[in-house]
Amino acid sequence: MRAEETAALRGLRLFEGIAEPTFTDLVAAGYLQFFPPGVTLIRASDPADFLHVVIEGVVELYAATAGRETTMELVRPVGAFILAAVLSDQVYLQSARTLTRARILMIPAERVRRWMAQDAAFMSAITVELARGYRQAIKALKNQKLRTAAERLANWLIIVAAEQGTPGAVEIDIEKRVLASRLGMTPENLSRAFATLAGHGAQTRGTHIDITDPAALRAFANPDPLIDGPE
Amino acid sequence: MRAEETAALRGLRLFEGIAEPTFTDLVAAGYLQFFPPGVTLIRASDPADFLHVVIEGVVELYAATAGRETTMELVRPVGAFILAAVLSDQVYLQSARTLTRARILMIPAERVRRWMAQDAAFMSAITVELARGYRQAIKALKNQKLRTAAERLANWLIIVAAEQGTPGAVEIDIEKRVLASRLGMTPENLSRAFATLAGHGAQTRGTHIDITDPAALRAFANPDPLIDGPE
DNA sequence: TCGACGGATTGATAAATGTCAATCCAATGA
DNA sequence: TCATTGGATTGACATTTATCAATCCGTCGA
Repeated sequence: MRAEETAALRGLRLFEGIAEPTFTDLVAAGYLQFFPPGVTLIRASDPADFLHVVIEGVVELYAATAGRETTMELVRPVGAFILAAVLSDQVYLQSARTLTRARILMIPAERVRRWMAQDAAFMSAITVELARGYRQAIKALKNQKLRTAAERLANWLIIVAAEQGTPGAVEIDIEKRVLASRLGMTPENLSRAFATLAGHGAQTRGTHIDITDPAALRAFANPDPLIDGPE
Repeated sequence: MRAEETAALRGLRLFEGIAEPTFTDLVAAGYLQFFPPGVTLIRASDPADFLHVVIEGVVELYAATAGRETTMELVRPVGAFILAAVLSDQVYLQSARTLTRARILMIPAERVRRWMAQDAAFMSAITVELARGYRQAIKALKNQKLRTAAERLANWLIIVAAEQGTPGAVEIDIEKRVLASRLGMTPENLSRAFATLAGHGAQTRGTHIDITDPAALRAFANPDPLIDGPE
């Protein structure tokens, strides 16, 4: 792994403040692998053998039941996923696949659990990360239960515009059908939601959205820090 | 607190295996209080000052935005709630109110954080509990995104029949409008969902449901351990 | 015993969302 | 350059869910 990537890894909340030997060993024990797009990394109901860290590319966490499927989360660098299953030595609740070419660091679950017991700072970092993930999931549930599809899209636009550092515009870098699934709707419905937002300050043209009237968009979206806040 | 209640508290996953002095001090530091029904215990966006433990009664966790409200979870004895906010010293994402007369043990957040840093077993128990809560939230999100209202009700019936130890029947001990909100629908829609299930092996009469044809109910519900499993 | 109250149910209707089918369109490779 | 391909969009329609109003019904207190 390149030095700059090791440094980026160090920046993970999960590795914040942990002892150098712990970090070094965890990384050394990990397998760093390239994957092409569309590869299934883990399958729901499999035992959690590895903690996965996305070094490069985009990974989709998804879930399915009774022939239906939905996107649960998109993980980008540098982000870890499926921590909870690894910790309690349980099966995965979600499946994961690469959306793009991706580089993934896979750390054996057993090694994570061992260091957790030995390095108090690591344990503490894990607790913080778990609490964050938990709260994120609660927010996602609120988002889904309390808002319509168009409102979810509007709030997503506001969040992503901020993340991308372009208050007046959003560039979509994933397929719209994946975005639709993440936002809990069908692709057709997403198209219509975009059309609805055209009347509320957001003009869509392909993968580019111009937020021409931020105030109108916010009025429609009703952003709520207890749902949309980054934390 | 009565001895049997202290014993019940000890049975909480959160206090499993922790040192006696830790447990004793946490309980001693806590305020044990009675509340009548309908009392708001905590409000979303307030700072998390206490870890709450339900000793007796039923507590509803709920969330609201833009004039809409939804029930997130029902907490029964002996159960702790809003652990994640307490740990990271953040605001609550959910509000809580008593549904019945209730007895609540409130442990100062600061005390929880202090013992967490000093008692490795406590920290470990917290991690396990957090992971459990996280996974529970993921399951709730899958339930909401992947199922229709009637399916959610059917699966809820199957779960609760097992919990109540009566495979052929379910007794509802909360208001139906609260149940409707928990399952992500309106009270009217819940009534109709019950009517639908009458054709799939579940006969409702007031607060009592007879599961006359378990196989038919399961066929309709499509229970999935990765959503409905107790874990 | 009788009202009164609040939640539950039912019916009618509207809004939101999903499904199916037919293009449209942009990226890709021959 | 052009044909192919897969995702995106649009229209028509079905299903699901919510809303509004009326009524039912069990509980509780006078």
